[in-house]
Amino acid sequence: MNLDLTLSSLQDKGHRITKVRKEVVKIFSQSSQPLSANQVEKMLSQVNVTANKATIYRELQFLLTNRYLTEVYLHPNEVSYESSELKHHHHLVCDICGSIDNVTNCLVSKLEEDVLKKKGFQIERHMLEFYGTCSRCLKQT
Amino acid sequence: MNLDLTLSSLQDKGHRITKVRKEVVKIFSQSSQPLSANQVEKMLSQVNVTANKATIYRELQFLLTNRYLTEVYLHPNEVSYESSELKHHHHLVCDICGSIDNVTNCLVSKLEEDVLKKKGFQIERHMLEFYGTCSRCLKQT
DNA sequence: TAGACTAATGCAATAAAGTCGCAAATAACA
DNA sequence: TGTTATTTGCGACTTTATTGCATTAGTCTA
Repeated sequence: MNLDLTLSSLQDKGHRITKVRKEVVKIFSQSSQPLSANQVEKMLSQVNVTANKATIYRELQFLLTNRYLTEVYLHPNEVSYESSELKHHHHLVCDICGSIDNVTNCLVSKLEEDVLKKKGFQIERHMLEFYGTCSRCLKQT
Repeated sequence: MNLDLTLSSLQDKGHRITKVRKEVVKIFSQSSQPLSANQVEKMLSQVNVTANKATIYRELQFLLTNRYLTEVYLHPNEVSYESSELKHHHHLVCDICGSIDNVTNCLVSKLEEDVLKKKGFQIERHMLEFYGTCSRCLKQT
């Protein structure tokens, strides 16, 4: 799903396409990295769109509610977001440099079936995050 | 590893066994659920141990640094902790009632080997959390 | 294009989670 | 029991996030 399609589908639901909304959706449609509210604020100012913190938080909540964004918890006290339209993936978080890489193969679905069978818990989604040392940092030690 | 063993190993490293420390370690050694700082505070007061918020945060950091506790991120803006000594497991978080159950079988290790081979990223740990509807809540709908 | 309607925004106050410096208290050990 | 260094409480402060309200500005229609 591309940028314009996302925006017009929001518009179809009666929501307005404002400067901030347009730019935030654009930022996430182009980012391969999860972004926090602060990072979004910085990226907005880089394209000369100033928005109040409250507006940014509200916009992120809005896009989350409308299922365009997904929450990611990688670090304490910092919620990040990424486009729900990204191919299902997991993160490789480097403890040393903080870099974030993605893994797209996922063996979890089989586990999910087992859980439903054994526990009766119906899984809607999962988060799988990896922490360790990226190849670049491994070389430097 | 039991309660007394944990405490005496901390003591061996030159740390003191205070009322708060003893009680916090005890709480985690008996809990199958991850606990936030606030929850720890409540559980402390239930056994008539009052401790300042700052003290609790410091104690949690201390136990984290000393690898007795592990961080868990299940919800935005709330870090929880659990004993590192629990058998490796993942969480089933119910979106409706908030209950937390554990799964102990883990298919992730194979994936980890693949990642190291393909990406050169050395995984030290991972977090896998599931969100959905628990069996009890499923029945009530 | 002007005007009406309502979503979205900015601002300011507030809440909640967490941190830090410093003086006082207390565990550990001789 | 006294000494010493760790731990604690207190209070101030920081960061992240939320909310009410008045204003602004998209969107739709005439």
